[in-house]
Amino acid sequence: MLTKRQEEILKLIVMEYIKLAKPVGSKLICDRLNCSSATVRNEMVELEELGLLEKTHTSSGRVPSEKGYRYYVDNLMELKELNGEDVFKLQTIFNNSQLELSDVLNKSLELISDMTSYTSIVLDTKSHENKLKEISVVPINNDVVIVIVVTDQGYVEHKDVELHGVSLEEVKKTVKLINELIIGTPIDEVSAKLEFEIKPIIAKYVKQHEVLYNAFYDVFTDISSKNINVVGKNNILKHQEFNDLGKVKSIFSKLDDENILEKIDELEEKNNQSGENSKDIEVYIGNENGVDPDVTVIKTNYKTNKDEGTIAIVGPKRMEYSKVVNLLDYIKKQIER
Amino acid sequence: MLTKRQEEILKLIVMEYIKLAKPVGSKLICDRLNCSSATVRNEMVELEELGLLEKTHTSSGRVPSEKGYRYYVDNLMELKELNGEDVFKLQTIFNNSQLELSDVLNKSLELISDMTSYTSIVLDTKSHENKLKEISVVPINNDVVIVIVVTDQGYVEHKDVELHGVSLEEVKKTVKLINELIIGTPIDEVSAKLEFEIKPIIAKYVKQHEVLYNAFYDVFTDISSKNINVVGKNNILKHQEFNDLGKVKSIFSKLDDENILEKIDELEEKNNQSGENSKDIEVYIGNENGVDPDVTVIKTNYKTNKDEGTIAIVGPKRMEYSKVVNLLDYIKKQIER
DNA sequence: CATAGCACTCTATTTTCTCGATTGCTACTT
DNA sequence: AAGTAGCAATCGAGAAAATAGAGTGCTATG
Repeated sequence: MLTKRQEEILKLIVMEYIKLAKPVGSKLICDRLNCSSATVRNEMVELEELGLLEKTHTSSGRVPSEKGYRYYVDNLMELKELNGEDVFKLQTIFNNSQLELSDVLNKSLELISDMTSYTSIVLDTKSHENKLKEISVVPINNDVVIVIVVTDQGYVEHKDVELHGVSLEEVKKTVKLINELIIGTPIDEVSAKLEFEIKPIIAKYVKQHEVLYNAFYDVFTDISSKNINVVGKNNILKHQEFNDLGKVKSIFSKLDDENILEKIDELEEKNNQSGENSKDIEVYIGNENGVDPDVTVIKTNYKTNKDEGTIAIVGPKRMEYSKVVNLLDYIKKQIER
Repeated sequence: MLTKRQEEILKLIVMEYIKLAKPVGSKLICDRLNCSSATVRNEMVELEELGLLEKTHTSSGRVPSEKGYRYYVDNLMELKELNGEDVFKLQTIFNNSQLELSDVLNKSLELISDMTSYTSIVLDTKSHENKLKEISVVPINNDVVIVIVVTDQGYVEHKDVELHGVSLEEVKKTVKLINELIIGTPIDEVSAKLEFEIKPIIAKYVKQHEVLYNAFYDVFTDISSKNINVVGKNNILKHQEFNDLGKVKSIFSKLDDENILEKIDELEEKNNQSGENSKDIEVYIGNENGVDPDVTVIKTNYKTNKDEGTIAIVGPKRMEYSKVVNLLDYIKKQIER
């Protein structure tokens, strides 16, 4: 258990290091607290023994360890009010009813990347609440038709289908069948239903049913697929912990790798501190996230009728935790409204 | 006018520098030609006086100047056959009839970025050949309908429209009117036609015509809008001329700036050499492109019934000119097929 | 328990030194 | 005149040495 003063010192060191990115010496701390540098140094030694602080070398100031950041996030961090200007900018996006949800997400995360200098990630999936509303077909020429699928939540997906000799009549017949049989089916059940209920039927009525079946199958797969977007990648370059080209390359390649992004999506907080700060915003510091030991990932899930997914912010471990948590919380609430 | 030998030397220096990125000394050249280093040095002095070569400092080998690269590209460069493996990979993309043109473009440029380690850019616009084929409306609930527009070349665009009290009946009436009056109109004339022919008419028949008019106007604007995609940005990091973080930042920000990409689109070759290499592939070296004095932009335009646009490759001035020109030429031909 | 003082450690930066590559020039050869 | 060999001069890149400064740990003292 830490004493009040030790917590105070740890907090100051973390905040100072976040601000200036330089190891924090005892002098700076003792200016703020009312005690001498020697006293602070003694406390520092203890915090270091507890594994909360580290030294970069024998005689330099202290830097928070991963455990130190964790302690700060769980116990010491204060969530300040959001900057009014920032809220205003975000609000204008959320109030713009012209935009689709995915645009709102992208735009607001662009803004957040700007405001924070970190990188944002959205993983968006059409919610299971989406049910098939309507399927229609527009013939383009003798060989090609376009299949358009609409869900009851307003998603539209379309695909060119080459007929390869199937007559337009047969296509229309198939569409009519599908419309009759699976309208109202939740999108994540469509594939199965198509396979086991529709396929046998159209096989009877339609000659070249394979071609058509595949085409429709593709459209439905597309509509329930995930959508990944990474915003503000260049911000990586702004942080001095990444001022090494090798490091930058490595992080960039990770941010481009869909597997890693899936991994972020699947991260789950083990040590679920149910402190006052726990607003379903999860923080993964360094090795806690499987992405890169030098970054922190802060993420949250959202869910509406139309979509569900994850938004995450990636930055250096020396991150403005409080600001990011606040922003994510704000966005989550706005989206879910 | 350069002598045969001077051309030979210039060509060797350019090729060697492209390969190794180190200033080329006289020794290396005289190994390949049958003459002494002193002779080569004398020639080098002359090439330098002509502005085709430069020195990085008083006593280092030579580096091609911008003018030197230009001379190489215009007069000396040999276009070798494309690597069979590369062609094969590209071909599998072009042969995949499942893909839409924009996907084909993106995928093939991804491949090219991989193969070359440069950055690719596509600027794609729906061709003026697109004519309106069909407009339909799907009601989602009492307040929202989705407007779907299809062109005769198979483009689909859609948009949510909030009704704000307009009755579904009126929407349908409007759609019917539009369908009757402007089907077959080229997309770039739709806006005007909507304004001057449709608006007056629906104003008579429909009460809240402003809302509807704006909604349709938006959809049509979207369908004729440009589409920019930058692929393989990270490749910038691979080239040692950009191993400086400041430089990287600067180039990244330029590649993110739509204005600059438009500028690339609008670049036009002044000194249109109609040499044998002129295949409508344009090369802009350093200051010739308005983007960045340290890069070269190689670009070409394409045009099909469905789309038209520009593809460009951006890399260091020390670029594999021959390879890139060949690849662009190949892609252009494939697309236009 | 807190503090002042001091020798010590280590980094970061600057300065100096050395090595090697390459040049330009001059004098010589063909 | 064109080509070549030889040589001093130049400069950069990298290693080694020198310096300054910030911060520590420890000890003795209030």
